Amino acid sequence: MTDAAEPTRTNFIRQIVEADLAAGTHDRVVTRFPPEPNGYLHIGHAKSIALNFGLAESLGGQCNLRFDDTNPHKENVEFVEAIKTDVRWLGFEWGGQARFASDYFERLYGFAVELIEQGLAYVCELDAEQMREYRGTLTEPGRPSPWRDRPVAENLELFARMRAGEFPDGSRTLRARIDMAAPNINLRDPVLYRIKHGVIHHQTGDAWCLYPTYDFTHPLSDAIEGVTHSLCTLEFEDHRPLYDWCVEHVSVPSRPRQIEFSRLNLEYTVTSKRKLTELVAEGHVDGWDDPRMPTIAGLRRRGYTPTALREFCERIGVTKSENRVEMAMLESAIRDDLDAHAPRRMAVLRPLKVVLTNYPEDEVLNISAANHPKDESMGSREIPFGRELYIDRADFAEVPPKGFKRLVPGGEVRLRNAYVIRCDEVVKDAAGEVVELRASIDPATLGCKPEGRKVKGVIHWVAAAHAVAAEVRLYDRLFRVAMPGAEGQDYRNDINPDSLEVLVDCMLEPSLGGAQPGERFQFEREGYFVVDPDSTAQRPVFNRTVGLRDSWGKGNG
RNA sequence: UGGGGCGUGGCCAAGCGGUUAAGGCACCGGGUUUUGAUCCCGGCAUCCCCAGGUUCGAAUCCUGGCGCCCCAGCCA
Repeated sequence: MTDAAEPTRTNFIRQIVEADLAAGTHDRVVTRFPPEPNGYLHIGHAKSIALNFGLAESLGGQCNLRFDDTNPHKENVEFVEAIKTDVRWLGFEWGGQARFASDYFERLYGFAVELIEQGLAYVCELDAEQMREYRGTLTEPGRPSPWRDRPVAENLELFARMRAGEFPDGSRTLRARIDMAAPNINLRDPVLYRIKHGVIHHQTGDAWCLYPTYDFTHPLSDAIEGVTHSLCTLEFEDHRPLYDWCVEHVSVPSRPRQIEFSRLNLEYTVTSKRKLTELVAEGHVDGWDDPRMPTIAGLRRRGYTPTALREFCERIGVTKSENRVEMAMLESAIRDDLDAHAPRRMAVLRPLKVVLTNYPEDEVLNISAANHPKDESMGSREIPFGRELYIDRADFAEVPPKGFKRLVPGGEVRLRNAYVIRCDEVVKDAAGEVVELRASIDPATLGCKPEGRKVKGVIHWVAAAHAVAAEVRLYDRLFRVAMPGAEGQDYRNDINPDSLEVLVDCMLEPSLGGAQPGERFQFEREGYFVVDPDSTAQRPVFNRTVGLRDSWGKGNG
């Protein structure tokens, strides 16, 4: 993980902020993370959270959590609470209470009145289609709305009546009066307020039938909160002139500065709220926290740690370039954290019974095994050893591929933490399938190297009499192509049908019996696993977070 | 074809007129190892989208191309 001696990795935004601080433009940095509560947070939000909160934290400033709740149709409190949970889980604290853009609706309304009074906003009666026609195209200028030059007094009266609920949805809007011929379409008299009757807003209830748009709400909310640097993604770059326009023409207490960075694109996943919502709604996954989802909740259930996610965000950096980050980046971050912190355990995923013919029937040997190979402070636990064991089917081969160093007929292998054994006999059923192995131990090899030969293979095992049966869920990428939905196809066609494999008869070493949901372990030679909340006292359920790096399994078995 | 951005190795990304063009991920060797893990050592861009130009000197400045992304919601 990040070495304390190593300087904080920087990026162009941090450089701008530090320069502003150094120049005295601001004496304290204030940022904000502004999610719309219309879905769960995903890995892309984690990048923004890490940037906004991380920047404020490291520079002694403040980062506000502000819900951008201007479109009550799609928002709800479940999402508000889930978002708070996720931000906290990532390890960040926001300044004061969580805020809502809706906290400012009254002030925002007042600012709109200010614009009207200056002749900078007007009530327009064009409907949506007409407005589109009047807006022009990318290459042709728009035409002024017939309502553009209404007298101030009339606009004031109409706007008040809009608020009073006198007009139906869609019949009027309040528009900024900027420039219908602007090459930047966002400046062609954008809508500031629209009418929405009959929606119960999760914060303001039925107090309003008038809702401000993002373009109006965002800059003014930033200014109200004294945000110094308002960080957003590249698609808002075109909106910056409008952002600045709003702040300049209204009696707001500060002048925030918007800076844009590129959003994260992670291979083999989708990170668009629309698509994630569909995956959940259409049942392609089990919910927002399905371990295959790139949501924070999904990654948490998958076994990712806040540390790994934050480290990942540090590693990918913050720039304005289009990017497509490889999964390997994310996986490397979680492996680094878990390698250092996850206690080791033995778990047999696909059991094959082994009977040790020269080991006493009811003798149980308790072997002490270190919980971590290079961190003694993690202690040790006892593992029972007996005559009957389970090993993984993949660790035995009747006809081994070249280079195989596990168990083969007549061959020897080291049982991790225990003896070296030799496979003496292969027992098959009527169908010819291997059902059991009969083997013998070399009693002189417990904690010692065998004499006169070297045994290169080491495999894990579990004593049959003491094994804890469990379910293990192996997850793979949700999509089978790096860019789902590329080339205009439906991203749903790229869903990987084998993204989940459930193993129902796994055998775990007994110390895993009482593991609690959320606990993480390394199953030696397999990977990192976390206890799923679906676990019961009788039957634990583990999710594979990520496998171990495997330089053998790549081209072989 | 209007406007706004971006273009450094397979991926991410430093670089801010003088560096042998950081670092991470991935990959390829080699060593240690009772996890084919970890760890350690080594390799991996004579070149920075292309072409001109300025300069003693350019990935960094200028000009012209080319490529890619975003914008015509009363979404954010």
